[in-house]
Amino acid sequence: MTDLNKLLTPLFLSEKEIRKIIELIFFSYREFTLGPDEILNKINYGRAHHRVIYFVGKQKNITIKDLLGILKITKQSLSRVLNQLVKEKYILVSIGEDKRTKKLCLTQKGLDLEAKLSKIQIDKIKSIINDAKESDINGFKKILYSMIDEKSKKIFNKLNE
Amino acid sequence: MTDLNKLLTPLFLSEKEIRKIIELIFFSYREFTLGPDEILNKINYGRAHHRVIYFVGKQKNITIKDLLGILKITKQSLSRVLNQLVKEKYILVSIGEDKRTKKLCLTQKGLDLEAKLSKIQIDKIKSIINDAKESDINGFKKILYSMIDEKSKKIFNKLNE
DNA sequence: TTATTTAGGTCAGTCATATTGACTTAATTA
DNA sequence: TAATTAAGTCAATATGACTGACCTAAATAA
Repeated sequence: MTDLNKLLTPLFLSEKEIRKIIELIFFSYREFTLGPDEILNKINYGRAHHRVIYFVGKQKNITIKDLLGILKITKQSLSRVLNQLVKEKYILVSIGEDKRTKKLCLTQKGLDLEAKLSKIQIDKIKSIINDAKESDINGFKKILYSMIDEKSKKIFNKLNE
Repeated sequence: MTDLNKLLTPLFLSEKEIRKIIELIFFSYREFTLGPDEILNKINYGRAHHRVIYFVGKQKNITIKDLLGILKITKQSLSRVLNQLVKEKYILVSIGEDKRTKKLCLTQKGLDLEAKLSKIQIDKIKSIINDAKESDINGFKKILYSMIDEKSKKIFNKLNE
């Protein structure tokens, strides 16, 4: 980058400032996932289990296919995690109207774990929101939304219709 | 939560809205790491290599100890990744003034890879910033900063003195 | 000067997440 | 009836991370 360009670049667009954002994303994501990870660890589960429980809780009677579409992992990867959750009765499986499909939903045990895990993250965000200006929260949400790809935007919008 | 509480809770503090934020964080982080991950995959490296290269690039002559403090992983975990990077000449190791310590720095090869990986993320953020209001960016940065723990805040501040 | 702490390294074993590839079954749809 | 779709399974592999035990060498404190 030439000196001229540097002069013409507003501070918030400089590479130095952008690298700060990269670091903040790294540190904040790690911190954000720490709480649930610790609880999951105690019951020999991992973050993948949280994701499955979260989205099954979010969209009751979701099919395997749709869940795979949200998580963007292979069915072999999902299989291991999901089978454990079904075996240990966090998730209940039933046959869909289209008999090729399966419908997943959380049992009471699953709902309890989901609530316990999500509570940590919800509380964290709540406390941040309490100390922040509403305009900052709105900026935060807008930027997050603009960071995601079109397909995920569609999935996100559908989940929150 | 009672109906009364619901009435008293501003929309942006409702659990429903907070869960949207949780989902946005999940989707955006995945999208954010996707580009570098693809490049790393081609040379049989992973995200851990990116982190090491990023922070060694950020703080020239960083010691193993300080790097471990930033990454918050065990030395056994770092060892595998770092040894690969040293063996394949992305990182150069030298002895510190305190002869127990080692100083790490990127070689030209390392600088090139760092630039290539970070460029994807920098460009992504740049394009978002270009389309967004400065106040939204500032809100985004403020909230990210408030999400991280005290220790990471200190590390972040030190990295950007 | 000796004892302790610190920085770094290493060996071994384990677990969780995720992948590719190949193949199967059953149900739906063209 | 043929093709597609949803789901499942077996096997092999890679990556990222952990615990625990143990070691060396240098710096520092008692």
